[in-house]
Amino acid sequence: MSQIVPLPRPTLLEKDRSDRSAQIRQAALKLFNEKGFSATRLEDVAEEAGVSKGTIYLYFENKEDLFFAIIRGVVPEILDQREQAENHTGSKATLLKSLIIQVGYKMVNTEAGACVKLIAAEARNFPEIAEYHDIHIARPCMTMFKSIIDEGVAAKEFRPCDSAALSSLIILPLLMSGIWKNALPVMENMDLDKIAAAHADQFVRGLLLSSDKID
Amino acid sequence: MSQIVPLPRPTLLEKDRSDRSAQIRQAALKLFNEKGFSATRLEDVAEEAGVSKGTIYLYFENKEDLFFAIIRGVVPEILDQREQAENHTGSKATLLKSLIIQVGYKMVNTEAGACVKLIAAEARNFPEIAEYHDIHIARPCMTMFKSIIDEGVAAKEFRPCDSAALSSLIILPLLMSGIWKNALPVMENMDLDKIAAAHADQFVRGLLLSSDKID
DNA sequence: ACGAAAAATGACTGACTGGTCAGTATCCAT
DNA sequence: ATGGATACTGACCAGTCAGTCATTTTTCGT
Repeated sequence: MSQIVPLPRPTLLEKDRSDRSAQIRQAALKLFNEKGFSATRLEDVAEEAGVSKGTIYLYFENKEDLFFAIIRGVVPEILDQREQAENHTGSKATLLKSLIIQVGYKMVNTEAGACVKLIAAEARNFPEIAEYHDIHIARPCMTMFKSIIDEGVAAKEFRPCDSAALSSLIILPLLMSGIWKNALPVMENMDLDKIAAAHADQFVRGLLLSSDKID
Repeated sequence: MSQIVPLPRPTLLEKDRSDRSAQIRQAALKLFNEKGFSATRLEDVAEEAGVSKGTIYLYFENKEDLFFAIIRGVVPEILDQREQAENHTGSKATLLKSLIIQVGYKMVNTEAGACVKLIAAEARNFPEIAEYHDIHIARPCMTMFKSIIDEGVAAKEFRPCDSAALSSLIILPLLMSGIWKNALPVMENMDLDKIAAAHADQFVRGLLLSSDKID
């Protein structure tokens, strides 16, 4: 006799509940990335997250607050190679290549790319986002790369150069890869990691002193 | 007697029409760029253009059609250096530097940057835009740079390389400059033309055969 | 100077959606 | 077991906006 089994879902429920916030943020990021912030209906976010619309408002003030929470949640992930950079002992060229490939990987294979796309699209609507990006993402990242270049120049490993401009030039193509990946379905096929690797190689070539170069 | 004259189409009328259309497209691009496609009210576009909302519908089917018209209107501007590339006779390095600086200039100082930002933001909502971008913007541009690199390699001016990846790497930072310029008010101050110049220099350095390099 | 056609207007409508909240379900300490 | 506390729900409301169209204004050939 198959009785009515007493619904075995306690642990699952518990787990579900514990990360409602993350669940909602993840669903929202997915849809914001697909449709854009403004065109995304909170009801769709709720459905994607498997909750009801009202629940969203238990965890976030409003749509805008949810957006900010998403951005804030991704920053640590973007910036977590800084200490690695500080502890590195080998040549600056090796360090640079390694960091470029890592950042490139994150832009293309994690939520980071979607976030960059959203920041670019919405920064003008939400100055708070623009400021947050400037202070917590752009400047630290730029500073990290600029220091490495400056140290490489000081060590006569790199040619003298405009390290500020060049540190921008390290990041710009990586950011754009991340945006493109999330913007154009065509890009799914394209091997963006290969582009990051080519970037690392090509960029360091342009930076090394001629005498050191080996083709 | 006056027969049915085949309407000699008053030229002034034609001009007015095209003026209105351009007027509306320009206003719309400004607001789409500031607020995003979805968050922009057509009534605000009308006000910005100095017409009434109904007038927009005399020149465009609907909001989406207006968006497409904007994109189509900017493409010729983006691509107009192709013939220049074909007619060039000097070294490929010179040509490449010149083109990078020109494209960079356009991305930062014309509507091109705003269009790229919009394409990136909306391509997923409007596959037609994604396809148009792919066929009329991305591929031609990539092809142009790839040919130059390939020819430079064939002429033993450049090192052997993955010319497909590198041609992407030429454009990506330029596109990102254009987006950033239009996304972040902070960027107004930053000298993005200088970055394009640094890019031209740095990129060609990475491409030249070691033996040719002069620091 | 006239009047018909073209161009432009803006009030209106119907569909949509961010946000609310009264009510329901679930949990857990006792 | 109980019931107060906590989590969740979804119908509803109030505001918004793309798109329409009857009406007014402008244009221009005669």
